[in-house]
Amino acid sequence: MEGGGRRRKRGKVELRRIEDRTSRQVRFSKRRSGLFKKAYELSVLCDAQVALLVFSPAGRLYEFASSASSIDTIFGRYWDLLDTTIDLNIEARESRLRQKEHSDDPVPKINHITQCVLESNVNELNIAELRGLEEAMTNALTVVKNKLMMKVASVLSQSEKKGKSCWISEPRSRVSS
Amino acid sequence: MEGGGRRRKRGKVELRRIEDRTSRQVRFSKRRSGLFKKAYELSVLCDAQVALLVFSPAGRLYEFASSASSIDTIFGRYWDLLDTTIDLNIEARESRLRQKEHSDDPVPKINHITQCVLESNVNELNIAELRGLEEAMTNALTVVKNKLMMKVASVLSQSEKKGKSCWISEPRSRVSS
DNA sequence: GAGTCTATTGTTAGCCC
DNA sequence: GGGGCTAACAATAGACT
Repeated sequence: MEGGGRRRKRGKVELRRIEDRTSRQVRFSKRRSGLFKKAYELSVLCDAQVALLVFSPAGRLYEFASSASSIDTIFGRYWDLLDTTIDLNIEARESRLRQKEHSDDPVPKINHITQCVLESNVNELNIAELRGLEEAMTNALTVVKNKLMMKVASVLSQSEKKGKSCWISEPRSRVSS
Repeated sequence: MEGGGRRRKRGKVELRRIEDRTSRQVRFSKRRSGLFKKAYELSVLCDAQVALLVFSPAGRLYEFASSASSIDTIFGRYWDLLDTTIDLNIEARESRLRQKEHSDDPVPKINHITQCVLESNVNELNIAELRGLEEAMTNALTVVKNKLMMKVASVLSQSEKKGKSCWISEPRSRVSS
């Protein structure tokens, strides 16, 4: 098995942090591509929705989302799943929402509209009213998506003129704290 | 190569959706564990922060976050990175957010939400705000759809006299949409 | 579904450029 | 930092339990 190294010896990988900085960087780069490839294959072969976020030790961000989805969409689904689960345990829901609002987690602020829906009288609407609301919100969402696309396209064309790296290109990098 | 099939032939994996349902399920289970293992190894070996969300076609959620982090934490960092990057392209984001928050009714009526969106200054929102709005509305819409489903299910079960109740428990699972 | 087995394909560590 | 190479390892398809 591992008695005689022939030409290049390669011990089994120990699962612990690689100490050498350069070596760690190289491993990160190679294994990262491997991981993203696996994620892609899983999403295609098995028709799964996959979201993958990786921050390198240096703070660079690498991301993947299965086709036809975005990181935000998939996380939104995750988030909603959490809230729905909690929603059924009514006791803890209110305090948890309040706790979220008061922490400096950036997501709740953005989710203000969601919370409005959660906290409003959705529970008291009947089926016909819910259907109407669903349709209205779908239409409104379409409007927002269109505006977003136009805005992004606009910013992208501006960025190209300035020769500036745009926020959609990968990897987005920043040294965070 | 692949000239002589000896006992078990195994063609190279084609990167396309597996049609057979059972086979796809088995693949999903195996590859999912492989993917999560890879993610874990990357986080340990290279000291990277990794967040991984997978929804199976059936709607079951599988998640991974590198140790000492949570999905929410890592996504929060991602979101913050987006905002920070976009911040470079805007000037008055904070004041606009404040303005939006204050203009919102504390107890909004349901129709008020969509009306606000349609009548508000969508044209003047920047990309960060639009993305946030898009996500919030998507989440809100999901909530409404879920309520609708539950309502319908409730009505159906009442008429059929069937006693099923528990949506919760176990690997958080739910068929969404 | 999940686990075992094994032939086979796929990934990657160590070097080199 | 990225790419290419090759041998050593690891993951896994298919069949079976």
